[in-house]
Amino acid sequence: MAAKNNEKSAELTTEERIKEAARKVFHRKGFAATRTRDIADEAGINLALLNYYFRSKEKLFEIIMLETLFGFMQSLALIMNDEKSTLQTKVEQIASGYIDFIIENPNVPLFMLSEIRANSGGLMNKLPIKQMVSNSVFLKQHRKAVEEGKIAEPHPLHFLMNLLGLIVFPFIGKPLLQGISGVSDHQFKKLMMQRKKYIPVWINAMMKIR
Amino acid sequence: MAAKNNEKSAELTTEERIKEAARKVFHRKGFAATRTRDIADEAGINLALLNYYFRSKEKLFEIIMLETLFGFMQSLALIMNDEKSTLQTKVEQIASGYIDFIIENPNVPLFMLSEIRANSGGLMNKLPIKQMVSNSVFLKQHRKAVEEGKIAEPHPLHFLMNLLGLIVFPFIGKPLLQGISGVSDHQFKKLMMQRKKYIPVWINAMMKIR
DNA sequence: AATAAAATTAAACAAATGATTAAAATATTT
DNA sequence: AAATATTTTAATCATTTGTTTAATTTTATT
Repeated sequence: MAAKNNEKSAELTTEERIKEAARKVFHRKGFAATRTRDIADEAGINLALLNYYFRSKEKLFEIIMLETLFGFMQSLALIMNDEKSTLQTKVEQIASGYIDFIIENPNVPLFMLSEIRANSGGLMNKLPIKQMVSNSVFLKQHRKAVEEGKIAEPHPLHFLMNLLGLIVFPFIGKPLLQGISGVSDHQFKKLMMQRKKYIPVWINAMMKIR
Repeated sequence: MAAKNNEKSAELTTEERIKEAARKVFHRKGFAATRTRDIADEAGINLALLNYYFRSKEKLFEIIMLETLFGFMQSLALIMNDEKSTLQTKVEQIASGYIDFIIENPNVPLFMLSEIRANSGGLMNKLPIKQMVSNSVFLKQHRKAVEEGKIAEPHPLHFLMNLLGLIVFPFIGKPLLQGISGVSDHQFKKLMMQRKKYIPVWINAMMKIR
């Protein structure tokens, strides 16, 4: 009966506390390695309350997964559909915004990618992601830049893979990269902050945006 | 002690069959989601034989994990320590070699990165990876290129993160990227083959190698 | 062929784990 | 205050899962 975050959790309902705990544990360990007892302990509630409020581990997971995926894609969509900003500015905003976001939520990228693979597409179809991107201002601007000869490689997926790869991979590969290089957590974060400015420059240079 | 080894090189011993099955299932589902019964079924053997030959799920996993990690790093090390090839050539060989490897072993990258995170460094210290890279010809050549002003960004970790990110991320993010773009498996592979040639060019452009 | 050793199998065990139940505590309504 | 509804708890259930055991079959040795 040890109460954990009394200040923080005093404001939350039991249902919300379970959800926050579930988000934390699922993000860190993934679905398969997470025990319902881990979530109950993290939330400081009786195990039975998890099923009382959410019926099952699966149902609770699906809520967390959809919210995580939606949050991740929505912030991308908001930037991508700004009519006023240039393609160049969008790249800057995506790099800066996602690096900040991942520093705050370091487990989200690997969690998302692992669980999407495990559910192999079943989850992807619950959100209208394809339309969201295929109708985006970002894509129109990319297409126009290609037509005007400002971008060398025509396929927009290369553009997106390069941008997301440069942003996300260092975080996903952090333990490996630290094992290779021996940089500290502090040094690593410093390098990531550098990349907020570097990545748009790099993308410019490699995709030949003029 | 004469007669046991009837040369049946096409066939595998029971022990080898279990290891191959374990590799397959662990790579696809990860440690936590893998059931020992999955491995036994995949290998077509009785469940008890798994413990007869390998003592426990953990021991078997550790063997697979170390072999996977070692194989992945060794192919990198071989290229990186070639005294004769230029930095440029090394980038080409790494991009081409790893893209081919991952096309053949599509589950290995996410498996490695997930399990390294789960074991948080415990596994990384079992292999002398740091020395392997820090003493590499690759790093010496990178340092020299920076001194001669041929590479703009001095930190070699940025170079490595960019190179690996451009190579590996598209595979790790494949389900997400396909969900976004709707490209088929065949189209996706075609794009990956393109990247074998593109990535060295991109790296040149972004890192300003001259 | 007889015997010993090794490999394989079916069955079962013990711990872990997701879920449920019935009672107790708390809050809300009458 | 009494009655009712809601929330929480302790205990337990049923299944899954890693592992072991004891018996059986196959292989190797004498």
